[in-house]
Amino acid sequence: MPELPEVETIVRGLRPLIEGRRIARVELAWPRVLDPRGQASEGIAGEQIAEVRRLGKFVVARFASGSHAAIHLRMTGRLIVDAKTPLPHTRFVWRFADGGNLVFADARKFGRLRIFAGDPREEVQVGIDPFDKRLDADGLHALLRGRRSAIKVFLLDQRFVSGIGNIYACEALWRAGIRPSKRTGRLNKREARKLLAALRKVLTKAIDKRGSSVDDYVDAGGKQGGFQKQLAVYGRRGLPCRRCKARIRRIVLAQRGTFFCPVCQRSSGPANRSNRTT
DNA sequence: ATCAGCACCTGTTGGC
DNA sequence: TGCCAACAGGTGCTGA
Repeated sequence: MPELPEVETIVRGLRPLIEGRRIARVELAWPRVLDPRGQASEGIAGEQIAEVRRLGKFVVARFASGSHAAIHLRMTGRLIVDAKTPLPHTRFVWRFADGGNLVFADARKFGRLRIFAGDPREEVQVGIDPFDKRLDADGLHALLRGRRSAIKVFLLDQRFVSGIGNIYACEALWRAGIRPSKRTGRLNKREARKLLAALRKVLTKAIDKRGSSVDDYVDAGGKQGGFQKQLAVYGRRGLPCRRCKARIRRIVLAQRGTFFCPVCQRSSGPANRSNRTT
């Protein structure tokens, strides 16, 4: 499932392939892919792609006219450039004036295309990027303060810090030695600093490996990522912790599988320490 | 305001 | 071996 490192890898792959190209028309193979909060897809026919960038987990294309398209891949979305044959699960296609194409294929139909004229930051409403230099330990600590949800749930909420999903939330908390169930507001300044450093470290390493291919993630060139081999806790229930050999446990927080080491991540959560390891 | 819980989806997995 | 219910999960929405 694409999170920040996967989307970053996709964007880096897309830039040299589609920047500068002109869209002749848009085909909606599955019309509900178009986010109804945005504009009609016909509006970008004739547009030239000026720039592609990442905003949280969104792939954002800016057109020469100044309007934008934001694509969210959700769980299984893929963007493939210049597909030679029709791809299974195709939801929309941008036909370029030069005869090429950009195909969005998405088995589970969760991904969306949104077209809009305004400022992308205001349109997609994502919080600060983990790599934004304006975010420091004090700033993160201020965001944490007063919140009662589990820290893992906070990390998944895109309105605060953007781009982190289930895999990297688990991995960063393991690196920081913080239990996923710990109440957000209970993290002290030192833990906030460790968490921010852990987030940046794990996201950087994952980008270096071109992301994690856990489900069916592939980059713009159709290649898999390599970071899944280095995951410390995600998907490793019952396997030995890479640091202390204790068995990795799995709990459910906010309906999502959550993996942690009961020894390395001791910092107490809300009094109940007896979460089931299903 | 904040948060928990469900709906959206379908390919894959696990249990019988 | 084969069938089918349960599961996976990011986000938007609803209701408490």
